[in-house]
Amino acid sequence: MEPKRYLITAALPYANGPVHIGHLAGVYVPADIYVRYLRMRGRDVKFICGSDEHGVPITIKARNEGLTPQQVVDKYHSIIKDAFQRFGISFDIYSRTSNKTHHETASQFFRKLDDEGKFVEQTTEQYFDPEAKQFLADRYITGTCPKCGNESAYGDQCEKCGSTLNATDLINPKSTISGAKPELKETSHWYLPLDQYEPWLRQWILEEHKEWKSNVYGQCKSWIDGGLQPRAVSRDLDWGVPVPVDGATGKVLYVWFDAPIGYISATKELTPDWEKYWKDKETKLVHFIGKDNIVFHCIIFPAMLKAEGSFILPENVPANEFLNLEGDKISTSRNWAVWLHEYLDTFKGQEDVLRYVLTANAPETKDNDFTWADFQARNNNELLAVFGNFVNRALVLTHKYFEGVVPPVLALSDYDKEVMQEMSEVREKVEKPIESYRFREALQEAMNLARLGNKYLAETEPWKLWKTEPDRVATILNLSLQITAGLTIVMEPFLPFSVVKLRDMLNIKALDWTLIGQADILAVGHKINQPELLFVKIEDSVVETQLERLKNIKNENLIKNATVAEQLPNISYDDFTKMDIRVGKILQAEKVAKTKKLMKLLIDTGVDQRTVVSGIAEYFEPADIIGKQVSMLINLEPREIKGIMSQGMILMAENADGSLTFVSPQAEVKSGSVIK
RNA sequence: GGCGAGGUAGCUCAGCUGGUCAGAGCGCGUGAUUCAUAAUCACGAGGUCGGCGGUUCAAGCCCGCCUCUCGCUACCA
Repeated sequence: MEPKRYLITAALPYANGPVHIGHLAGVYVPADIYVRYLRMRGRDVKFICGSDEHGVPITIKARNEGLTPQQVVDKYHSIIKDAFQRFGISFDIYSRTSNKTHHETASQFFRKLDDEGKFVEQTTEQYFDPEAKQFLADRYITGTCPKCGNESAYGDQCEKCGSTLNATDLINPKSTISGAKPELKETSHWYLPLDQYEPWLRQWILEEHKEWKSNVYGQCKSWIDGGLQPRAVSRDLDWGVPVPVDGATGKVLYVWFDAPIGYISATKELTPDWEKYWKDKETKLVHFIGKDNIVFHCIIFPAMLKAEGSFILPENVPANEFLNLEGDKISTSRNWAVWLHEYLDTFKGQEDVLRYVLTANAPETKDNDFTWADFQARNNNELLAVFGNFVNRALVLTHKYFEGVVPPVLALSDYDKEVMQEMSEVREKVEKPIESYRFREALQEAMNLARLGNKYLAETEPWKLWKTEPDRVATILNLSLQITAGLTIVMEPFLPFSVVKLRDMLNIKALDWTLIGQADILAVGHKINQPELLFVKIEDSVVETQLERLKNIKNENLIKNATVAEQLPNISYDDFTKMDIRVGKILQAEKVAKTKKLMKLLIDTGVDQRTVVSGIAEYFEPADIIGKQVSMLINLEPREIKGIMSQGMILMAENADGSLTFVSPQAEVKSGSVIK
């Protein structure tokens, strides 16, 4: 049951930064392998991608750099697009969501759902900037983090302590646009009632797609079982696709709603036949994504498509896990990454080395680590030693003995036949894993064809036979060249650049996939060209340079982290005296059930004994702190945490790594002593 | 804390519905070899399959508890 055509999408890169090896290993390299394979099989396939250019982070970036959002996305769109192209990611189209077709497509999509009553409208309170006269996205609000005191925390997250926040949690919220103090104001938005799609999703994914990768299936199950909530599809923002409804000025489609529609608009842009790819049940739709995108591609976007009604749904969503770099998480903001455009500049002509390493070490089932030592080893010990070396041997020998002409097969030994049998099995061994998105395994099998070649030469030793049995040498080299020709086919999805070089050496054109492993690809008498090296050795110094670079980045980050928080604005003495800070003694301590960080403490404040809940459980054991004297703010408004009324706040000093230390008197002091 | 995914030879990973499942590549050791970018080929070294219980005639593969890593989520006055 061969699908009539394929529509393959790769996650839209967010245009606020360049693409790095994590993106490549997770999404683009596997997608490209799959697509190149399908094309070689002669399938009708469209490979779709583009930049995701809307959303708040881009507007922030623009503001910070003194640019317009359009300028920001123009910049990164071209860097990304160019890098992909140079790296041989063979999109049929690399579009962008800020263009006209996309705006029209997304608007139409929204309008159809709205007209058919598929949305729910709801009014909520959000922060509004009275000076700029606009609603503020969480990212546009800064204030003091209620958890760590960092005064430049964002409304959705404090980057210092890493905690996620609500804008309304911030102390002294401030608009980053005007600096004004924001006020809460009512605003209404459209919601996609995902809860209504729950039974359908349950059936569609949990029953009908049990074959999805376990990480994908598990995540979906977790979301569905957890109960789906209506999700806002619009935001108060001036950057994005305007909500196509009268009176909705100042509102745009929420980026998660507009971005996946980008796949559709890009297809539209690519071909007038786009509906065949999106609406015909005989099309197989596959989304390649990273694990961070599972919920959008498996739950939300399908629900959107289902709501719209005329679109097909993805048949599979092969999401990869994450790639680490030298043991640490890749991070754009910390510059902890190998950037594709930089790699391409530094490692000219070595595109395939990175493609190979990222495939061989792809995070298909769990997070993996990219190290430069591994990069070097895979190049030198595998690509070069196994593949490059075999090809070189076969060609050099042919030139040495037969002036570069494919010699005839004169008689086949039993061993020759054995080898031919093995050759013929390679195709299926590569095909199967590719069709099930196991590219690491497929590459391994493809490499085995080169291994077979090396073994064949070692076993037959033609260089020893030339003087005595030239006919035998002819046969051996013929077969070796046939293996080499097979390699130009089977390696093409993985190593497209090297394959072009190899074909030139063999003086042949691109060959049909089904010829892999055949022993009569090259005609006897065919003249081949002089061999060149397919891969160059990567020296230790290259690795050291890269490691040095990373080390420097680490140092820079350390320095950044070591910066001491700036002094807060002056306050009056009166302000200070409002705080009643005392020495207290911990009488009892126990961890709060079902939390990681919370400890419930009973404190003797001198004034009374009271309960305080404090986020210190990660660093202290209850038994170790009982009897300890601590500093405590006792006149802080009580607040309920996890059902416990917390009456005060223990003062803690925080180290750069986030660990905590009590601020205790040097010597035992009477509980209730005033600290001032 | 909840949920999800992982914890298999030095490294990176395969092991489908339980019974040749204890494997591959790289690294390492020994030997062979010289056509080849000191590349190749053969052989080997053995990891109590995270830990403890349990089910079974039989368990990396099933169940329970524990532990570590990653992700999502809750919590941090």
